[in-house]
Amino acid sequence: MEAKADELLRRNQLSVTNGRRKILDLFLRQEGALSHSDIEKRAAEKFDRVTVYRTLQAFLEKGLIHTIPTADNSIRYALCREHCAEGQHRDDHVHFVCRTCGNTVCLEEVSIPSIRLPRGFVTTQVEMVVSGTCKNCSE
Amino acid sequence: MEAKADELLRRNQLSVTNGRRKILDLFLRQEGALSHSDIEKRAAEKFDRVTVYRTLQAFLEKGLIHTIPTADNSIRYALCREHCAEGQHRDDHVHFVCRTCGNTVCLEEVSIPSIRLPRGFVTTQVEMVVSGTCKNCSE
DNA sequence: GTAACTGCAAAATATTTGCATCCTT
DNA sequence: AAGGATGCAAATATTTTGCAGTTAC
Repeated sequence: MEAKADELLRRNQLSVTNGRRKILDLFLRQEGALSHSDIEKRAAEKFDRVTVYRTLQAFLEKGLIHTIPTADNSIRYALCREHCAEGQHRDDHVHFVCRTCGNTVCLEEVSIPSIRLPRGFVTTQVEMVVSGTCKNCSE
Repeated sequence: MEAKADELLRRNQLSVTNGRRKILDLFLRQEGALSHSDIEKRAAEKFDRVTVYRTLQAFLEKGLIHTIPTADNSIRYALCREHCAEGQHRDDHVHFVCRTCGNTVCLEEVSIPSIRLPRGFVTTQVEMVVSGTCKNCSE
């Protein structure tokens, strides 16, 4: 299903190269978040570390992916949904990081409750990350 | 006001050394969170980089401070409130990252709403990070 | 053909570890 | 005095930069 990746790249004005296609494809198959090292390990081909950095950077700039703040401060990247645009994320669901298997998944069905901030604070983006034990590991 | 720092150190079974006192004092004076480099730059004295690492590590282990997950690479540390104990954080408040001034603050008065996860997921910790424009920058 | 992407080497940063010395209790 | 904390040196790990060769359009 690399066709989907190609289309996404084109739609975001990124030239379609093998590395970008394979890395984006990994995100598309994943339904979850990936760390830099996940990508190095799991991509269909071995890419230079630097290429991974630059690819992620390009995806971030175009708003194709976004970073997820996790309690252990390891940076994870996740695909943006369709309605994310450059610099404007509406990533309204909760992310879950499993402390056993290390996977990060998007809980699309759990939406982030809205909160009231003190006067003067303006909200651009809200991230909610739950850590614990995931469905597969809690059995 | 290093007396307060000394007391906090003692209460947490940490020996009172000059470095710990000065670094903890910085946290006490500070409204908001500090990164490693903030500490190196702003501490009353120059401490070895390694000492700062080890001091933060010790504070973390004793539950004196906690880390704040941020979407960018930078790990930030903030003082825990009184009711945080070793290994047991009641870190139930929202964190706010200002995109204008770059400061990170704890919104102690805004608590994280509880959410229901799908069957099989076990929650250990919940983090909620809001980014946007802070009170000082929105005027 | 041109501009952009890639990989390699290397530089710059960040973090961890070992050890001898100094400080706190 | 004893154990722990500190600073320095050095080992690792991570991220960035420069450049020449290659690829996309």
